[in-house]
Amino acid sequence: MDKLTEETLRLDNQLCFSLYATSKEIIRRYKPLLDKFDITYTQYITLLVLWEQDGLLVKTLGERLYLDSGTLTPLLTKLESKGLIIKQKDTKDSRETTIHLTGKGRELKEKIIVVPSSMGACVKLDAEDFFSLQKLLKKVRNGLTGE
Amino acid sequence: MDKLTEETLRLDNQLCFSLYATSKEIIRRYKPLLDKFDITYTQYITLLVLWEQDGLLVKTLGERLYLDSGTLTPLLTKLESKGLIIKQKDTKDSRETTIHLTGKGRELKEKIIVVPSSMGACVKLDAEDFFSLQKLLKKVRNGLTGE
DNA sequence: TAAAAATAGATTGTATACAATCTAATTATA
DNA sequence: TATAATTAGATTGTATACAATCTATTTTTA
Repeated sequence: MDKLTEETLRLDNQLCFSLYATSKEIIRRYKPLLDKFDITYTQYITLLVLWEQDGLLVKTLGERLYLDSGTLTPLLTKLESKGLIIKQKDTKDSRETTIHLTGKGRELKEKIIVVPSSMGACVKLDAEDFFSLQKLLKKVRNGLTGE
Repeated sequence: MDKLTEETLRLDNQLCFSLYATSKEIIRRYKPLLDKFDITYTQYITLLVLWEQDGLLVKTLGERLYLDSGTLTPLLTKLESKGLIIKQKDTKDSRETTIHLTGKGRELKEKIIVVPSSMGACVKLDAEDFFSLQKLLKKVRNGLTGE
């Protein structure tokens, strides 16, 4: 097997693996912080979207979060059972379901501000690197082809 | 709620979410490629490690892949049932298990070279951006604190 | 060296992820 | 307008992830 092939297949040269590993390691750091609020990481990012704009459709949440109904349906059921959101069948188009924050869900926003701050301290990047990284990641997502 | 807090909690400002979303979207692009070889993404990266160095302990694989035994044990069982690897209890220290590629597992390496090539074409980054991104991701992982 | 501590990997339980399929409802079109 | 095509969300099945716990074994240390 030639050198180039060997090099191409090296784990450390796989961009995807770097992303995958880094993402998982950061999410692991979130866990103890989020545990205090009794929510998981995926539940947290779902709430982030709703705190920006309440009353979204499941479909819209899915587009924002890159998640499908197979993931969102049980997750939203859990958030509802925690009393943080309410699912409401739309009256105009009864296929649609609108997600609304409850009072408790809105209150959580005020308390949870410590989470992104603590995580910022955990990820040791200066502002310049932070923005370069964000920009490169967006470039990757926008450039993705296939499907 | 003040402007800064709103801004801090915006999903698009969360580095972790960028990583999480980008990683998932790329892995999704891998699926149809890997389907042809009847392996999943996690099985693929496990094999990448073994193709670099055969005969590793489960523990070492876990360190390389950032995965624990709860994930690796069933995954390795699956790779074994596909006939790609063999699990071997170490004779010196019987707590340890060594993972060996089979002939079939080694042969797969020759065929699978099309996968990283296709993925490279899918991710539209020039060499400079590619290396900057890799460098920044490594910086993040090395800088992570907590635990 | 006997008991305590540590270690490797397996097991259990909970929570994603996502493709594929299903159901009910809405739109498009012949 | 009746039927086909599309759509939103739920369901099903498979495969991760990972914390917590368990078991068997090895190492430390009192």
